[in-house]
Amino acid sequence: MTIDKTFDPAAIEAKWYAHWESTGAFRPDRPSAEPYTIVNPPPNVTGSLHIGHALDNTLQDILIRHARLQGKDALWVVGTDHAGIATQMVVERQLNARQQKRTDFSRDEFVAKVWEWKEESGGEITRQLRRLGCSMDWSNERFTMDEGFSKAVIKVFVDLFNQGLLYRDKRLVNWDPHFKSAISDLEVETREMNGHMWHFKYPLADGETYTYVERDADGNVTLEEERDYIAIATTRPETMLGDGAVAVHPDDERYKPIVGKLCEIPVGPKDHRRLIPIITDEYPDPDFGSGAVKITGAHDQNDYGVAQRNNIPMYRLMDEVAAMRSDGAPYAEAAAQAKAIAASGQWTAADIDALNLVPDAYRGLDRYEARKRVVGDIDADSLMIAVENKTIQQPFGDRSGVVIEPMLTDQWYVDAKTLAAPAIEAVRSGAIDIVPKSWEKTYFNWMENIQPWCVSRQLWWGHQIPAWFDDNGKCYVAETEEAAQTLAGPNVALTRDPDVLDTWFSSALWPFGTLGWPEQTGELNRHYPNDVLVSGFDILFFWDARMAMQGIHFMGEGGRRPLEESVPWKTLYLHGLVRAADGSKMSKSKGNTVDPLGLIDQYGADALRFFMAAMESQGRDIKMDESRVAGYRNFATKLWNAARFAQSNGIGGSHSISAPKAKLAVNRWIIGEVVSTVEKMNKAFAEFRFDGMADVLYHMVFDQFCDWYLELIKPAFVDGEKGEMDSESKIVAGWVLDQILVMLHPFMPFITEELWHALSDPAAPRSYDIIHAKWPEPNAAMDADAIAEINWVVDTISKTRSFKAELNIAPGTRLIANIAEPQSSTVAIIERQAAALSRLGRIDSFVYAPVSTNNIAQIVVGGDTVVFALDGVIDLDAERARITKAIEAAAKERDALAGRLSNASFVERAKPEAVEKARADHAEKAAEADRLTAALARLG
RNA sequence: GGGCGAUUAGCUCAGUGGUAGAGCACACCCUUCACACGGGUGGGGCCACAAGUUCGAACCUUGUAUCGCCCACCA
Repeated sequence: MTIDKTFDPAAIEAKWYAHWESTGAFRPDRPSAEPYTIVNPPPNVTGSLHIGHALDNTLQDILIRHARLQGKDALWVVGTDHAGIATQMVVERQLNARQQKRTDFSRDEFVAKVWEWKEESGGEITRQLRRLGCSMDWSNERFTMDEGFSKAVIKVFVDLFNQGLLYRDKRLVNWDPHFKSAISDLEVETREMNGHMWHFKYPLADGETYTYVERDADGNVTLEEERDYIAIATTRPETMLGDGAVAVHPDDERYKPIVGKLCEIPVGPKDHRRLIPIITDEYPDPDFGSGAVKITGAHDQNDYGVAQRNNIPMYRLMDEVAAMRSDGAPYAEAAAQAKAIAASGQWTAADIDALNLVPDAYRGLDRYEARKRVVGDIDADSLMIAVENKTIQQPFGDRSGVVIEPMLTDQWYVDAKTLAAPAIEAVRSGAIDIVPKSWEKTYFNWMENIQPWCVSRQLWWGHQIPAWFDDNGKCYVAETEEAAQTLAGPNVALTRDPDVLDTWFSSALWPFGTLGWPEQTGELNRHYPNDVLVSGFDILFFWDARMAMQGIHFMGEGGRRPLEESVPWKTLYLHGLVRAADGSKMSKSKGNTVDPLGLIDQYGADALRFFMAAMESQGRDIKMDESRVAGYRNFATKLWNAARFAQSNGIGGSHSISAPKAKLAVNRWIIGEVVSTVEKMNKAFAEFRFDGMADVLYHMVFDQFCDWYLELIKPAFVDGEKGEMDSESKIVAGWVLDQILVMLHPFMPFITEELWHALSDPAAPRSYDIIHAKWPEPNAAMDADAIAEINWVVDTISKTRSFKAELNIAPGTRLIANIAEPQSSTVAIIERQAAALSRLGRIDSFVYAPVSTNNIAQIVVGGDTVVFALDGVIDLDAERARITKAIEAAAKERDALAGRLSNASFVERAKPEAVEKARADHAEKAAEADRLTAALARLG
C-alpha cells in the first residue's frame, strides 16, 4: 500500500477505530498476563465531550495503550453516570419548552421519560470518546443505574445503615430552592457579594432598662447610658422571625446586667411579639458589631451550633422554594404555642417544625421581599439603629446558581468521619500514592475535617433510597420492599422514602461496582485494586476521596484485608484544568470554550492528543494554545513524510524486537539513540511525566531521525551510491522507524497504526496491529565511538552551514576543506563519511595540507581546524568578526572554568567528578580558544 | 483567616545545586529529488525582588511583591 502524498487524519481515524473495536483489540484475551486497570471517570450521560474530558481521557489512553504494548492485560473500564441533578435538569428543560413540567407527570412517568431520553441521546459522549481514539472496553460498558450497579448501590446503602455508618437526621442542610432539594457542602460555592448589615433594637421585656457601659482598652469609660434594648446586627433580617434567643459572650461586661432576661423580636403584630432569652455562649465575638448575636438555629450554620448547645428551639421559616411559609395555623396561634413551648423547655422536633412563626402579612413572600418588608416595618417603628454596606459571603448552588438557604430538614447522612480514617491511613502508609505529591496535604486537610455527608436528594431521577416508613414514621431499611416488610411485620403499611441518592454516592463505587461486586467475580479479584485513577483535581473531594472511603470500607472487608488490597487504586494521578488562552476558566456562560471535536476536525485526533500530553506537566493547569495543536499536526505530517521516504526506498517493517546488528557508525549511532529514547520514555512513564514523554518523542523523530539520520543515510539510497552497506541501513532504518511508531502509538494511535501497516513488507505482512505490538526492548547499548563519529560529522556540517550563512555565501556553494594536521581518527572518519559530508556539508573533498591563501574561513571541530579557501567570495572582515565572536565565547567559558578551578575551596570541597569535569571542559575550551586565536592570526 | 501553586526569551511552558532550554512568533537564506504543515542559519533572558546557606543558587532557606486556585461559621 503506497502512502498518500498528503496526510489526512480524517481519512484514517474512523477506519482504524472501527477496526480495533470490531476485532476486540481493546481487550485482547491475556488471561495469564499481569493485569493493568484503569476505570474511566464516568462522564454524565447528558454530557458531550469538553476539552477537560479530552485531557483526562488522553492521559488514560496513553497509560492503557502503553500497558497493552507492554503485554499486560490492560482493562479500561468505561461507562456513564446518571448524573441525577444534571440529567433531571435537562429533561425538565425539554418539558418546559413544551409548556409542560415535571409535576404534570407521575414519578414513574417522568422517570420513564428520562430513560427514554437517555436511550436516545445518551450515546453522544461515548461516540466522541471514540473519535478521540480512546481504547476502552466497550464490550462491558456500564451505567450507574444499570441493574447490576444499582444492586451494588442499594447493598452499600443497606450495609452502611446496618453498620451504623448511615443514619437519618434532622440537621441544617444546604437547601437549593431551585431544585427543591438538599445538596452537599461540596456543591455549595461561596461568593463575595455586596450586601448590608442592619442594626436593630431588640427591646427588653416589660420596659426594663439597664446601664450600658462601654470602655476602651485601658478600662476608661467611653460611653454610659440607660438603655431599654439590646442592639443586634444582622445581614438577614427576614430570619429574625425565627429567632430563639440572643447570645452574648459570657465575659462581655456590657451585657452582664441583662443576661437571662427576655427581649422582644421587634417585628410582627405588636400584641403577639415573641420574647426570647438573652443567653451566653462562647460564639459571639464581643469586638464585632454590638457583640450580641440573634440566634436563628433553623437558618444559619453558626446559630445552629449555638442553638444546639443551649437547647434553643429552631423554627423553620421557609418552604421548599425559600419563600416564607404559608402553611399551618395563623401567626397569633403559632406565636402563642411557641411561647408555651419555649417556657416549658420541652418539645420535639416535629412540634417545632409544625409551627409557622411567619406573621400573616409576610406569608408566601419571597425571602428577599420579606426582608424588605421586615426592614421597612422595623424602621417605621423607629427600632432601626443603622444600616451599613458590607461585603458578605453568600452561598450559591453550584449547578442552579441560586442562593442556598440553610434549612432544617430530615435527610440521610453518611458517617464520613469513620470512613475517612482508613482512607487517610491509606495515603499516609503509601498504599495510595498521590501524584503529584503536593495534593496530599489538601487531601489530608479535607479528610481530617470531614463533615457528615448528606446523601439524600429530593429528586426523582436516581437511585431511590431503600428505606420504608410506617404510619408512625418508623423507618425500615432493606434491599427490597419484601425484606422491609419482613422487618416491619405483617399488616404494617409501608411507604418508600421518595428521595434518591446523591450521584456521587453511587459513583464512589465505580472501581469495584463495575467489576461485578457484590459478586466475587474473577474480574473483581484480578482488577481490584485498580492501578491508576486519573482525575482532575476539581473532583478530588467529590469523587476521588469518596471512592477511597467506600472502596476501602467495602473491599477491605471491615479491616480484614490489608490496605494495599483494599484501596481502589494504587496511584491517584491528579491533573489540572484546561483553561482558555487568556488563562480564564472555560465556561459555557462565558462563551470561551474550545470544542475538542472542532480541534479534531481541524488538526486530527492524534495532534490534539499529543498536545494534551505535551502540555501536561504534573499538576499545572493547561492554557489552550491552538498554535501548538497545529504544531503537533505538523509533527504528524513530518512523521508521515518520513515514512513515505522510507517506503519509497524499500525500507519496510521490521520483525525484530531487538536491535539489528550494525557496522556503520550512523546505524550504531541511531540504535544508541533508540536505546536512549526508550530509557527516557520508561523513566517518564514511571514518573507520570507526560510532557517529558512527548518531548522525548518529538525530538527523537524530528531531530535525530528526520533531520540527521535520514539525511545521513540518503547517499546510500538517493545518490546511487549503493554499496554493500545500504542493505544494513535499510534494515536499521526500518527497525528504528518501527520502534518510533510503537513508542508513539499511545500518543498518536491513528497515524502510527496506519503507517505500521503501510510500511509492512508486502512479502511478509505484519502479523498483528501496532496496538498489540511490543514495547521496545532494544537489547543494545550506546556506542561511544559511533557517537563521537557522528558528532564530528554533524558538527562539521553545522559549522560549515553556519559560516556560509554568516558570511553571505550561498548555501549551495561547494567547497574543498583543508586540514593541515589532521588527527588520525579524523582521517578515518572523513573516509567513511565522505558521502554524507559531500551531500549535507557540500564539501567535495578534504586535503590534508595547509592552504596557500589567506582568504579563508575556518572552523574548529573537535581537535581539528578545518580551513576553506574562498578567494573572491569571502569578506575577510566579516570572517574576522565571526571568529572573534567565537573566540570570545570560548574564552569566556574557559575563563569561567579557570576561575572556578583556581578557587581552592572548589577543588577541595566540590564533588571530585565535578572538579574532574571542570578540568576536562576547561582543557577543551582552552584548546578551542587557542585554535580559534590561531585561525584569526592566519587571516592577517 | 489557613493552605496550595505560579512568577525563566515577545507568547506558551520545561528545567530542583555545577557553563540558561523547547515550541510558537521574529530576522535572513534556501522552489536540494520525504516533507513549505518543509529545510538551513540567526537574534532575543541581571531566571519577580531582597537577604541567607553553599566552593558554587533559576534550583535550597527566610522574607517581600504581584497573580491564580482551594478550604474556612464573624452575626
